[in-house]
Amino acid sequence: MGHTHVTATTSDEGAAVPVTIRDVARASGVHISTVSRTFSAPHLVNPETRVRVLACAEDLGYRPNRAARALITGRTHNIGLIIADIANPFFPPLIKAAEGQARHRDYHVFVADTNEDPTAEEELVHALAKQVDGVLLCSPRMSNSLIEQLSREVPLVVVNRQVTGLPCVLMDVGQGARSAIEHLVGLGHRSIALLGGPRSSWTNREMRRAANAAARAGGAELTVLGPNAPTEVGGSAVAEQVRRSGVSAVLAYNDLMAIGLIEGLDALGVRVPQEVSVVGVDDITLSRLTRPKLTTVATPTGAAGRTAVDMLLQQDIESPRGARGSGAGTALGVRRTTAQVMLQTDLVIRDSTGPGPYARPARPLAAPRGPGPHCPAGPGIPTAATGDAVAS
Amino acid sequence: MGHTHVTATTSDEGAAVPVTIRDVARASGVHISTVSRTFSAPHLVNPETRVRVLACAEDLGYRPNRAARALITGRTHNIGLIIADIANPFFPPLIKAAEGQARHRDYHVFVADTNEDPTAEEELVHALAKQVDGVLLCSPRMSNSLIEQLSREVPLVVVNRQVTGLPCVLMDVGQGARSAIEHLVGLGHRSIALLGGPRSSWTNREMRRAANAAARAGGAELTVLGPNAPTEVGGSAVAEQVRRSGVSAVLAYNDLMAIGLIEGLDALGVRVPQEVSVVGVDDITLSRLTRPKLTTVATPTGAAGRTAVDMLLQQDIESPRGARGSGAGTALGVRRTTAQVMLQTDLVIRDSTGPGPYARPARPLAAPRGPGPHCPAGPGIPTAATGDAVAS
DNA sequence: CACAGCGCTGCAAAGGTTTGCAATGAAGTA
DNA sequence: TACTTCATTGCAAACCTTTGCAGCGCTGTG
Repeated sequence: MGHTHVTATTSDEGAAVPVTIRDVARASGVHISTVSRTFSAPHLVNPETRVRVLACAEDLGYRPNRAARALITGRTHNIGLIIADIANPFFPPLIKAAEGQARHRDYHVFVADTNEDPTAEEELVHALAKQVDGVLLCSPRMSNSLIEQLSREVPLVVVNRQVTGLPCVLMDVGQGARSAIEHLVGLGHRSIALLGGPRSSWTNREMRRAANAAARAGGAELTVLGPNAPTEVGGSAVAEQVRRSGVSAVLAYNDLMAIGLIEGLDALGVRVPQEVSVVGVDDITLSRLTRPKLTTVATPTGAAGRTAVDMLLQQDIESPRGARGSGAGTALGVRRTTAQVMLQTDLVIRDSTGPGPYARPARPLAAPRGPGPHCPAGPGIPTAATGDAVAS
Repeated sequence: MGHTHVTATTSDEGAAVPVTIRDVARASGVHISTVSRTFSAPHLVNPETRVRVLACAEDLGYRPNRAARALITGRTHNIGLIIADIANPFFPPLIKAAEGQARHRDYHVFVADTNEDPTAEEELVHALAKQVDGVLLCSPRMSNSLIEQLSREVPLVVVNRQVTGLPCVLMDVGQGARSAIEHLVGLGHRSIALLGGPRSSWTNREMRRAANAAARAGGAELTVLGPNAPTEVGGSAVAEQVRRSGVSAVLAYNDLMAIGLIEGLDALGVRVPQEVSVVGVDDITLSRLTRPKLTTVATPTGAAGRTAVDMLLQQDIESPRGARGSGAGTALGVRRTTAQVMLQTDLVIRDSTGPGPYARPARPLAAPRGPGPHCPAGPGIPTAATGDAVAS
């Protein structure tokens, strides 16, 4: 095993000496309840006492034990984030945004990766339920009915999936797919393929529906290929099939697949965009770095993460869970208002799409080229919209 | 704000009715302690009773409250993961591996993103300290002394940084840099630039040291440019500087910078690898997808994540924190064994490096081409090595 | 028969915090 | 002066679970 090199040393090390509210109370000569109030209801304690207590706390390095607090308040100040696949570059910006927003509201985030496995999703919701005040379910793969059922166990906000009766954050991929198809039709493509993603994906169905309608409206023929794994490999695997199908343009379920497809086509000697145009979805960073640069439908992932967190906290605040007085059936039948937010998507035109067989020769390019109506994660969408959305 | 569309509905919804150990006890006609034992020490309870209790628990949908358990056992079964930047594609595989390994050991993971901000790092360690059994500090930007200090508050494992007296998981970027330089020298490059990363990065110093030594040994001249932001932008920003410097090859701090640099050079009309060779570090997925495909030093990120989790748990198990009998200064001066693990890196030769000005004409390519000694995240390194390492 | 040992179970304390209620003292009002 | 009000603080229960100890009924041994 020449792979690793290990060195070991032993050292004296002070184990963590946990300092509790009691220590602070003793040090500042007050009762523990006063210390508690100093932190959680400062207006109830004499300013003089307060500063003394705070000084002692600072001095001893006291930090309230959130677990103990959670035990009695019923609120953990944690939220769970369940993700289909962290390694899919679509998700990190979402996680980052959610984590930031949560921290901003004094919440921490549990992250769990399900490897696109619906069973893991369910288990994780259960496992997290008691440790968090709510869960963000991102691009879930399980059934709607199961989601509804789980939502009775712990407050849920669903991202990238529409579940009636539950708060959802959606990206308007329908509109995105329509724009993409219109763009392709405008370029003179009449035979277009849609590379489908996972079967249980809401996004997938939505895109298919919208793409079909847009193609019909534009007088183009749409072939659906799939379902496929939403990865680069999934994309390159269908390259051969795409070539045989004879289409001149492809709309892929996401950027990863689009990039994989371009790779695959390249290996077959098919040039993009000269022979086949390719459009992706997501506008991951990567899509600006490949060659050709990818034309894609930009989804506001950061905004989605922030919005989802806000919706969860909003929902949570109006109905504090369990806690005191939980005799028999406490708060059955709470009337809860659920909002569903749809975030806009934007077509970003880059270099992977070009004129098709039916392009009008006069104007070689039917749509604006280059930077174009380019607005990836523009500043218009995020928090302002979020506020509006949740308020309604 | 035309960006979003919101719909709202109200619905009756059962709020989570928390079912506790007491409910199970009542339902199955035993004392709560028996229920507790059914879960945490099954061998102490009569098989008959056990099945009855389990049936009732299942029936009521009981799940032990980990927060309450943590309160008394002193172990939360959570670990914290502090990351410089989730959006940096280097980290997701590490997070994924760590999360998987943790879950495999019945632990959950708190993820926090610091945005490369040392202050945030410190705050987060404090905030997480009481909620987790230990923290993984990945590529920290704070000072060694602060890390040592924090390690007295909560068990720490450091990834990508060497701190004496603390368990560390390191990747041998020194060896990687050496291989890269040797590769370039072998190709006939004699004037090489090193694109530095963040100043406070251990990896950065290590690379610099090794690259300098290797260049000297190979009779090449090494120019250090930086520090730079470890991002694509950081890379493209120095393209002009690289061109002016007249070097024929560049070793970048990481793949992101390398890719950015290639972009930047391309914009200046400098072709890679014909005019300048570029080598990255990390072997992120992206590096296989750009054109030209990136020659890079592959780092075993998955293995690092798993190893770090194992080391943390190992360390934790041998010294259960605080809990019962925490009178005065309990366990001061615990003798702890700390291991430092160094994981091997591998040079992956792809298409971004080519012959330099001093290439020997006879053999146009001094090093093997194409797939070559390609072994990214190969199966040799991970868990087996991990076991060995921690055992020592 | 006395007693030890065993398998199983109940009892109650402990863990750190919050919070309703009561007690204290002082100031304000009639 | 007697009474009310208010600000401040202490008391103790409660949250849910784990765990050392003791008790129970039984069997086996001396």
